Amino acid sequence: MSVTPNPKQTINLGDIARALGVSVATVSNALSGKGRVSASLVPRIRDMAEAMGYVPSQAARALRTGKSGVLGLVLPDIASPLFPQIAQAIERAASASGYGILIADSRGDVGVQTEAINRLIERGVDGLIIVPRRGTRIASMDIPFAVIDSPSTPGNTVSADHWQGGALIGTHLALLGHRNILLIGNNPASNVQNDRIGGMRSTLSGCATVDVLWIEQHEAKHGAGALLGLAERFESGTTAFAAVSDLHALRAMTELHRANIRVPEQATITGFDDLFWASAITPAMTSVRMDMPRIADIAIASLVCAIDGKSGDEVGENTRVPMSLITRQTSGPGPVSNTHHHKRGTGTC
Amino acid sequence: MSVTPNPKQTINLGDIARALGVSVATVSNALSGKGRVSASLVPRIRDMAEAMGYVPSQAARALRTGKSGVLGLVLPDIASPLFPQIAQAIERAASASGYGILIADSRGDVGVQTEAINRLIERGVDGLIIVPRRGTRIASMDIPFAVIDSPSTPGNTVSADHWQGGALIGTHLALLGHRNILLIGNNPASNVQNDRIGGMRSTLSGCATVDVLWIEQHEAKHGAGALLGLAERFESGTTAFAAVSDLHALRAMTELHRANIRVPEQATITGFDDLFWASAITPAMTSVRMDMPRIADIAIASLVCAIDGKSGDEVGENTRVPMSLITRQTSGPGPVSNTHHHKRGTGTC
DNA sequence: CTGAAAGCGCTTACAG
DNA sequence: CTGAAAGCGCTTACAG
Repeated sequence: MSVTPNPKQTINLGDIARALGVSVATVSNALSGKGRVSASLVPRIRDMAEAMGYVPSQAARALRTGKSGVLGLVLPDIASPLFPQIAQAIERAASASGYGILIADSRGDVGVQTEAINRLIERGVDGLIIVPRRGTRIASMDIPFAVIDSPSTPGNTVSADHWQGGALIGTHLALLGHRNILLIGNNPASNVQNDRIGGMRSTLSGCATVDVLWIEQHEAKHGAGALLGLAERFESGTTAFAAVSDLHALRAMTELHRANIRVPEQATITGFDDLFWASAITPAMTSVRMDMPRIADIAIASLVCAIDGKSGDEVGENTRVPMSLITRQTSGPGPVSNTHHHKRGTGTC
Repeated sequence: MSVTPNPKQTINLGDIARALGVSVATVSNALSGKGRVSASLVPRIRDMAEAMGYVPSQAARALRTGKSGVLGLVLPDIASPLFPQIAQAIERAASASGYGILIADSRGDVGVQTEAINRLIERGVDGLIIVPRRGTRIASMDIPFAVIDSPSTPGNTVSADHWQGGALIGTHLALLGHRNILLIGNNPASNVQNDRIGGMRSTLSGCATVDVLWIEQHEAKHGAGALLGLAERFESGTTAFAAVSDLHALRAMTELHRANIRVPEQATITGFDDLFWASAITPAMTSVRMDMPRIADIAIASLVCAIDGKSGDEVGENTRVPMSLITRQTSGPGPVSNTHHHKRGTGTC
């Protein structure tokens, strides 16, 4: 066996200090920009660090300062629609603030969610961003945390204004001249869905006949994957189908297609969230989009603020970020639509 | 100002040791299960730790052991299809092995990808899982890493067998009796797409007329979002449209619908990846699915192995994980299909 | 079986 | 402006 002196792999402040004949404190100060260091020394130290390929030890820094520079992100289900958008926006915002993101998937289970939060805390995150599983109330904890949820949920920090988003869709449909509309939701226990439905209703009431179909209830009766009876609805006069998610809008659209009802010529379909594939549909679907970058920025900003200032408390003050309409499909309800089209711009119907 | 003795928030090994009148070494040994500790002491120490709400400091442990217990995951684009599936599977596999996952989004940019890798290393990850941006060759680094990519890409660690997946689709279509098939890809520079196309071709050649449509090339000529001319293809005899992704399959399906061509009665459409919304389509689409849990397990296992054993090298040996067919749509090519249906089971056409 | 001690790499008062 | 020293909380040989 050769006795090649195994050179230490990672070099540290001491190595730089030794190479330059100064103290580690000076090197640390020069590199961090804190404390007084003679102007002539700073560049020499910086260059040497660079040349030696110095990589600061986060572990040591974290141990010393008590801050890890890492935030935890808890999601109910990374793989289901919308959450990837959230994760991406959060990662960017955190990255821009110098933080890393540790992810945890609660798999839609409250127990797993609690466990995930604990594991994240054990890993030393400085704060937590939590997108709670439906109906979960996050108990207070020892570290700062931000909750992204519906505005109707008590205790949230920031969220899209789902009600206002619903209102955008409602107005859109009213202006197109629709007077018989079916709203399609999945689960009436969801705050987000209720807000969206409520928003749509609010701008439609009085000017259109509105009915709501809850898919889970429908499937409980007719079996999973059963037809939603949309063709029948169409026959009895419904001209617009407004779903609380692009996912359900897609289901509605294909169901109408199967009944040979043309979209958007004969019936209009709208969704929510502008999911990735929404633009792959021909013609693309009108949807409403959350401003994820802004939501993420607000969540991260309030978290960073809490970390740097006081700590151990829930942060934020229920900020509502407006949603925006992505208009892609503007047909009205068939032959009648032309008449109604002229009503555009009246605001209310 | 009151002089309330600010009690230390986090309690450590020393606190437990003091409370029990033993040394920190003994507490450490008892809690970790290493070293010899009298049987009577172990439960007392454990209970005390529990009672005091002890949470070990990862930072200190990491500093001492040189291992952070965190792995970095680099993705080209968290929000686009398929990557959320990967992220979820990786998070689960890592979590099961006691590792946390720090995410980074390379935004499809090679520069950002390199920077992201460096940042992850600076944060002290023990290893890296990289899903490289198309065409990127990952240079060797100082820490263990696993690459998830197409088998055709040199230097990958584990991947789905896209060619074999393509063969599954090809066989499926051949058995359904299709004799005139259009394969739909997006970009011929993608190894994954080429593998899938190649696999489909391999089982179809000699028994069907096969053509390939590359969407990017088509759009370069006719503009983004242009119709793909599928109705014309149908008119000239094409009965099956096999896309390299559910996303393009969706586009194809809606385009056919707009031309009043019924799916699947008149034309069959297949996709790849069994994306989240694939089952929301009526009728649901036949697709082919990667075994993400297995891919993730293999990636994590080889990484953990490299971390515990030798280190600083690329790991793994190009494992190909088979894909599986999700059959949801079994119609053949119209009136002719009945004849061909009887050929089922012949294996080759 | 148990404990005293060293040391991981850093930052931060505190002297000089 | 610069350096010596303490200490963050843990683990790991090494004595006893």
